[in-house]
Amino acid sequence: MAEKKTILIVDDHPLFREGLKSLLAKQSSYEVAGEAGSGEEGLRKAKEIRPDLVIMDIGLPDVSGIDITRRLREALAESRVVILSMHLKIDYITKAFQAGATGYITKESATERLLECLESVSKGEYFIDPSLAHEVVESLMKSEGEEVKSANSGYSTLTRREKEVMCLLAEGLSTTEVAEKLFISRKTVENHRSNILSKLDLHSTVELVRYAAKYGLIDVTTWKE
Amino acid sequence: MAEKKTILIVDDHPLFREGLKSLLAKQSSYEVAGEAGSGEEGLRKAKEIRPDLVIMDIGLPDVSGIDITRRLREALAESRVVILSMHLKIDYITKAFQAGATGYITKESATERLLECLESVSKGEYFIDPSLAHEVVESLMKSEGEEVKSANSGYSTLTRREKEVMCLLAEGLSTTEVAEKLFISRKTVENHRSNILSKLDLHSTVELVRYAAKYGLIDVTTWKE
DNA sequence: CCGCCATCTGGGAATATGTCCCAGCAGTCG
DNA sequence: CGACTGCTGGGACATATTCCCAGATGGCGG
Repeated sequence: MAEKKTILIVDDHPLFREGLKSLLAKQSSYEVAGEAGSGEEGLRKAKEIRPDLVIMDIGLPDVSGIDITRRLREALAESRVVILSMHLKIDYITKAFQAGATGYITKESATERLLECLESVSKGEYFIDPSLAHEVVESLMKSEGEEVKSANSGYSTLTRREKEVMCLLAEGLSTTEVAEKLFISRKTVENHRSNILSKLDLHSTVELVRYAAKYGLIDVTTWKE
Repeated sequence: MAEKKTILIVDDHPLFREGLKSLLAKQSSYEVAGEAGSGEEGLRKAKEIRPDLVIMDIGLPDVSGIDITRRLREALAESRVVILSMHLKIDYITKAFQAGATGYITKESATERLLECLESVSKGEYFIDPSLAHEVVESLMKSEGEEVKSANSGYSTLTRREKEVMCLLAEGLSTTEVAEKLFISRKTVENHRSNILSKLDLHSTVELVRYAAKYGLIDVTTWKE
């Protein structure tokens, strides 16, 4: 990698740009090829110098860095964008990636984190600041399970064996198949099943499956066959 | 931080456990307090030694590390679980966190990554391996971007009546209840049901529900009662 | 130690559901 | 008109489910 990666910095705080420049100057593999204090200016300069990487603030004075990112990616597919933000909200993170960003880190991050991010993004890999893990995890969990509070749910009142039976039933196994798998009688499985339905106030195996799906015991999206 | 954090390692490969142990032995702030080669054994030892951290393999011989994580978290809320997995699939990641994991890293990760993860998790922060960023980002984008569905699925080959019956069945109604609701014979509903199963290559009402959930015919997350 | 209780295990009998095959009827299309 | 599809039902048989019952185990408090 003899060639230095060219970088465009888009941020409305001159001091911050200066800091970033001096910081990146110490790195042999990057070169700050330009800077801009607003979104429109950033877009113009990007088209002009066609940088490898764009470090984009999200809170620009004129337009959102997310919009600029979108327009920039449409115009220059080869320039990758790293969003540098103070916002921890998952909405911003999601929108940034939807707009075409390849990296997202916070301004609170250490220098190593930024360099790590730039490196990943240079290779075309997505990068999310680990300090955002909390928000990301919450969003991930919400996107599928819509909360897994086994505390209140009657699921926790099930015995170990009952949970076992319930999972297998929810997987689509019949009572007979569950019996064979657990080396017990079909009747026993049916009794467990009845107890489960009773404890969870359900009234059919179908409702059991829905319950299981709701509480994330099974993953309907990966189900195949 | 005078006290060392105690760690329990759950993985079915003895060699891997050894490697991890010697690796962690070099760290002053962690102490491997126990290890287990299976899920049930892991659960037992966890209850016994009550570790601060549990490093959990996801591919255990007896049961899924995710199930063990769920049960472990129910029993010992103060033990935090780090999932160590070869699986990059977002489903595993999501399910792991839903089950109560606090960290998720891959076996390909560097040592520093593991230590970084343990540190974060010790503080109660979520940690996701940055190498999983690609999967996470895709999931984030999908979660809001509103999926494009069906189209290819055999669902479109169903007749109007069959779709109607299928939805009601997926809602949890029995064949008899569907019959009453549609003012037709139970036998007719059963015939529709058979045709549906046949057309979609399913083999039970449970599979039908999962199919319906997968293709968004029903919304398991909003299901009530 | 003993009894109580929850859990896991199974059975029997009556009922409900599901499977497989069949068939009539209405509408549609060539 | 024939052929086809969709909706409707029945009969015979197999399977599943329900409701009650009961023995075996293991833990826990008196």
